[in-house]
Amino acid sequence: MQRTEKQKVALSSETEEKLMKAAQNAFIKYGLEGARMQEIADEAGISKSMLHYYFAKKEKLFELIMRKAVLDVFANLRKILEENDSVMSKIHRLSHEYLDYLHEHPYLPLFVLHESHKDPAAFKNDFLPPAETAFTTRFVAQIEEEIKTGKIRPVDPYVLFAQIMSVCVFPVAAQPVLQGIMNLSADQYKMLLKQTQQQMPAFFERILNW
Amino acid sequence: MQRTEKQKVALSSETEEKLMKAAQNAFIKYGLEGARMQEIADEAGISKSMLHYYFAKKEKLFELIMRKAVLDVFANLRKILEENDSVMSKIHRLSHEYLDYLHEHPYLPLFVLHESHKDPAAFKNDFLPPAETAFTTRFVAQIEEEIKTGKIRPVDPYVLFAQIMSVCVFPVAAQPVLQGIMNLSADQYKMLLKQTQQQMPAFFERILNW
DNA sequence: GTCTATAATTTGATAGAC
DNA sequence: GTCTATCAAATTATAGAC
Repeated sequence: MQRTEKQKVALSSETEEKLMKAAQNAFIKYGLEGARMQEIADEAGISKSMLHYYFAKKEKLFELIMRKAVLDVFANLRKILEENDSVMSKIHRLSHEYLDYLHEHPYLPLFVLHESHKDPAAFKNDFLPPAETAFTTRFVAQIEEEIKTGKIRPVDPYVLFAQIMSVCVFPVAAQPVLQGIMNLSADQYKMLLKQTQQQMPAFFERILNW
Repeated sequence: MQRTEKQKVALSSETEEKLMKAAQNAFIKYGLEGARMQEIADEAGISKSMLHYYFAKKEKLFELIMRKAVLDVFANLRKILEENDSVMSKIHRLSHEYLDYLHEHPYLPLFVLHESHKDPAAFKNDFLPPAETAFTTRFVAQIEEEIKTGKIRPVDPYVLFAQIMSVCVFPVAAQPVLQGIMNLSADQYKMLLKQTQQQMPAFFERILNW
């Protein structure tokens, strides 16, 4: 009666990759409601019915994409913040590795943020389990520790973390608007992002160094 | 044959206000496709058909809301950046006035950003006319001027502007996610925003002062 | 101007042949 | 497994009485 749920049917890894890519593109650009199953199917080179064959519901597919997006965004961040480095070293690594990653996936952060606004509590519950986000608490603790030992100047550690995130994510996520109001070409904006990447550590050094 | 388009029919200003508020809430939270006309009508206390009586198409209503949102977000920014003040004075005023405004309308920036991602070129064309955004170019020029005269340290003016925007907007816009990953309560996050507001000028003073 | 009832359309989901 | 054709549901849009 209650058959075992077999969410994922076997499908060639090539097709799966194309499908996930197509779904990600559609959902990231248009959101859950704005994305069209037909478009996803077309872009993946399969029929619409195949989509329903593999993923019973649009919502399930969306959930999968969102989970992957959240995981990706935070896995890259976590990797750096959990290293055995000083705060300033981590900021340096963020400016290189994390920003490189974000530049390759510029739409991911906004996608996550947009969805989180619909129902923040539910979002946290579904996609931000405490175990996955504990690394931030540890990083904040590290900041407090370095302040206590006088390694860096005293600042509110939460504020510092929020500012690091802001300076990393916002220039990438807000590209269309920032580029628009600054009247820059796509190439000029790309250069601005490179500049931001280079200057970021120096900025935080000035804030944190005595 | 071609009757004059009378986009807006007379309607009591009280009803209009409730309607705009309802539409704004719905669109901001769920986006163009996610928002439901029924919900907007309900929240405004009118029937769904009245919505179509006043605004022929959902898209028209959305356009109105978006135009208002963009105007609001930039009018507040522009007001400060066009004053006859020094760069640092403007940063101080941003931290007070602009952040106060953003704290009262935390969802506006992300709404604008989300929509801009669907079709950046069209978005710029429809909602970011050069005349409305020229103030940023003037601000960038002012930064260059103050660098030339040695009033502030040399930095890339575009990068500086992007960073100012980042630090202002992102902590507000990303609240659900940042609050989630930092494991803070709503009240705790509100305090963090207040702290950010206070520390922001000092942050940029350290970057810009010799 | 405002409503209820209904049409039209869009789009997600399924049936059934191959 | 994959497709075409079709259904069902949701939602925008309109007609017509009052």
